[in-house]
Amino acid sequence: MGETKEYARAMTFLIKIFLKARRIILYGSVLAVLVFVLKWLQWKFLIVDNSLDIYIGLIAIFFTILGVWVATQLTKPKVEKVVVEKEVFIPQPENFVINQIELEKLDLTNREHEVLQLVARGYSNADIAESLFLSISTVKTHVSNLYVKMNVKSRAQAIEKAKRLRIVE
Amino acid sequence: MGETKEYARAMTFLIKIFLKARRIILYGSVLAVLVFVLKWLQWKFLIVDNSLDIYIGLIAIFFTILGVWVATQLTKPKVEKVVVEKEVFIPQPENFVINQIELEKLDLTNREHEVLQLVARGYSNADIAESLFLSISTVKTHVSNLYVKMNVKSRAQAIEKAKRLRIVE
DNA sequence: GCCAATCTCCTACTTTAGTATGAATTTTGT
DNA sequence: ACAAAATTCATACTAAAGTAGGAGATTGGC
Repeated sequence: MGETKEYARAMTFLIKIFLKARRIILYGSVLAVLVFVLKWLQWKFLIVDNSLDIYIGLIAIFFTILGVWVATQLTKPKVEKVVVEKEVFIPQPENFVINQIELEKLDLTNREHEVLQLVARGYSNADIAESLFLSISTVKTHVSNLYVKMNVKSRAQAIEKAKRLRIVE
Repeated sequence: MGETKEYARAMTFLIKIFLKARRIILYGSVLAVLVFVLKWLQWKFLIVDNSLDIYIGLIAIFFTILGVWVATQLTKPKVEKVVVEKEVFIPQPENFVINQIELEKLDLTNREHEVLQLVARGYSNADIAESLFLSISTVKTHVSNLYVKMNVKSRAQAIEKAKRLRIVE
């Protein structure tokens, strides 16, 4: 293990933190400026007596707006799915039974079979990673391993064989 | 058109408006309560001298949070249409026959269908090129074109859909 | 004849897929 | 408890798939 590698890792780590913190630093700065403005406003309003309520009101309104703004900046846009149904014919899934014999012959692990099911549904590695809460690396590992066990060389071959052997729906 | 129907429409309309306004009424009530709380806090804090800054600070923090909350409540979700294929079960013929109806719907050319068959057998582009005496470029063109017609984004999806629609063996 | 569709092929990319290797954890069977 | 198997993740590649755009032949039908 070179020290250079360790150093590079540390730097990468720091940069990541900085990037994450960048927005926070920005907000912090903005807030700092606001404190001065408010202090000035406070002084100005307090000259006129009994205007504290107005001052408080302005503060409240302003910070509410600030809050709204911060929220819109921070929250990812909500996505509402509108389901549009589209009729598609599919063949008898009611009779479908997994060919356990062929499946056991292949000696796949649970996870590998699980991944294979998604592969056979046309999922990309990224899709599978998201579905199973895995990293793409892990998905690739599983996929690669099941190719060896299935004796195929590509996704397409795996799908074809899996469907032919009836080891996936 | 019956009058009952008209009446029902009017009611539906009113209910909708009430439902929309309900949230606003709720927020209004909450704000009203807050005003009292703040007034009380203001009075309490002003007994101790020089604690105005703390008071202002609390107001600021509170209303920022309020703003964030309001924003999350108010932001309308972006609408995204997701086409979901509704499975319709059809009687399965014993021996395989190509679903000519679905095939024609896709409007594939002869060559595209021919290429699709090989894709569905797990052939790589190079394999297909060799089988049909084409260049890989041509195969890629056909494959790419049939993806558009089939409304899929990858080989795996094409295979899955082609098998499901029974437009390939 | 000619137009439109089809079929063919190309270059130049970008994006995914797939391989090899190593390694840290967690599960599991005995 | 301990070893083997399984699961997870990473880096660093190479290979294949996929996209975009253009362009020259061929062909069937009006």
